[in-house]
Amino acid sequence: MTTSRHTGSGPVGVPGTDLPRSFYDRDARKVAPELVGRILVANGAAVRIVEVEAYLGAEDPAAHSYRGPTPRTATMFGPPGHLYVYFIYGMHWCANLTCGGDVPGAAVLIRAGEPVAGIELMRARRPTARRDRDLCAGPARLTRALAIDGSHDGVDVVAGERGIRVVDDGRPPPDNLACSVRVGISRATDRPWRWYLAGDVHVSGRPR
DNA sequence: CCGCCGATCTTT
DNA sequence: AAGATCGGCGGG
Repeated sequence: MTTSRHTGSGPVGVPGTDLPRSFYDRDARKVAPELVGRILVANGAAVRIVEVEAYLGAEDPAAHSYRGPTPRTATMFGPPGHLYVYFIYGMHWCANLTCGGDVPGAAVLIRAGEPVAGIELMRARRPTARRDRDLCAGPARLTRALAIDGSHDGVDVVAGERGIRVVDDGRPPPDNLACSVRVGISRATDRPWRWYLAGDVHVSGRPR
């Protein structure tokens, strides 16, 4: 068998092509479902994205960017294809990919992934995860497993800055892509802007 | 398996 | 005062 176990912190080789700037330079509601199935590579590990949510700037009361640019949300108002990383609940980091489209301040939150490389490294970074399927099942779990934090806010993933990339490995579109309302918000709770792989054990929370 | 609650700190 | 969360604990 040809499984390569990556235990170091160097670049993880994931065969495929980096998503181009034009991919991100669209409405986040278009980008989000197409990010599901793509691979996020960072800090010696890689995950296949299985769950995302779109946030729509000034048209979305649930978005951090709803009330216009602030120091925290500056990246959301910058060019598409960059990481917006924010700190929440006093201890967690969450990562988004900035998008284009007609509404400024749009981005896609990466909520969960299936570990595909650097699993030993991720286990070491997430010692409380009982099973491999829990390693990246949640937005803050995923950033912890991939060692993404505030220092990565603003990095250009199209350019592969700091070794962070999003790769299309040629896997055909999933036949179990599902859509629901977003998780963990208290405003604009009725907008169906969460996409995930139905039945996939790597998705966060309980099936919905 | 499910629900509750505390942690911990930035932003509003 | 609440927040785009997580994990430990208690109960069924």
